[in-house]
Amino acid sequence: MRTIMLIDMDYFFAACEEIKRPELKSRPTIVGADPKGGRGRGVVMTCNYVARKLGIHSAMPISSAYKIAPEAEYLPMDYSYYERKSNEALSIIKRFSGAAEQVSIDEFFIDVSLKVSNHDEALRLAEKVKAAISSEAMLPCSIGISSTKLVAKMACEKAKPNGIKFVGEAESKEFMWPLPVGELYGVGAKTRERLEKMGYKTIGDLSKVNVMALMDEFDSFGIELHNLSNCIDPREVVENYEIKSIGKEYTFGKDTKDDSEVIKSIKELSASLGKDVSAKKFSFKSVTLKLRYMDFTEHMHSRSIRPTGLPGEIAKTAVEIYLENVDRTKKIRKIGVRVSGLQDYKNQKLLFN
DNA sequence: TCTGGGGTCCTAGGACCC
DNA sequence: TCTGGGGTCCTAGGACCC
Repeated sequence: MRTIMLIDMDYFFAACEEIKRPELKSRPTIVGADPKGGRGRGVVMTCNYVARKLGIHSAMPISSAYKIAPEAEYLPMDYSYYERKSNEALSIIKRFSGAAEQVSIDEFFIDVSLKVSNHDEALRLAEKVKAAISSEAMLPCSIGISSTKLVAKMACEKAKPNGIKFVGEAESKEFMWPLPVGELYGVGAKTRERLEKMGYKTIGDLSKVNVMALMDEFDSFGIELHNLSNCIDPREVVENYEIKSIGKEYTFGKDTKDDSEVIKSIKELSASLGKDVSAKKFSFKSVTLKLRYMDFTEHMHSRSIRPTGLPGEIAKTAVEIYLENVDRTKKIRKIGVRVSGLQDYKNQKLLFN
């Protein structure tokens, strides 16, 4: 039988900050945008459980958090530190599994089918992994264990914080079916709304719907919904994941129509992106500019170019795209620059000519 | 009331090629 | 009156996840 674990770091960014300053553990600590005395525009990235007890949570506007807890510790993101801690956790995890699939900065799948053969062994292994991450990386985590990625993931949600949950293959449906459809991994706000309108409230309701009916409404995604709600998920844990694109985004302190201000920001984003791209030794063949206007409509414009590793090409292309596409009737709230079509250029010097 | 910054994957139409 | 078919790339948009 397959045994898959999902290891998910608890309140990761805030937990990282607590390593730097242990006294934060007893205080509400919020990582995210600068609240600027309640007028900040960003959101809460994550916060520790002291802050959560006050009602603060991820994705909440930072201004709302500030209203609840002006006295809380507000910290900016220290992304490179979080990356280092993430790598530390990953290497610890690999000692136990050989291979690991990194899903995001704070989540890792491992397939331990060959290491454990029953429930007790799986739990013991999970406890060892958890203890090692806690004592060596100083980070709390939760672990979900099951026979599929989907159920391991959902079990982990229920294990949080700082817990381990095992859901065997035989108990998967029993575990999943009472949960609201919105909790099914892959079902977001839009899909949940449509499903609820159709009268399906729980994952169990969804599992019993005829596939053809789901396909009528959702096309091929209907098959996916049918399979997932029935705990059918053959996806394997895969180790080598290739990065597909890298981007940077920036929200203006105040919406703007001023070309020179926007172009200046595009150049800054491009320069910072260029550094990342060079550091990772990537060439790219496509540049995408994203514009979010004051009314929250979002438009993306991309351009393919001759593959290059030259960081300067990013700003040049992005500014061209901007000038050709910007809608000058609306103020701009946010801009983003992204490069894709990435290729490792370590052995491709010609791209620089 | 206010709504970030990283990403991924999917779809769909049109261009283009054979 | 008739207007192939298949494959790939490009571009834009949308949904989703953390």
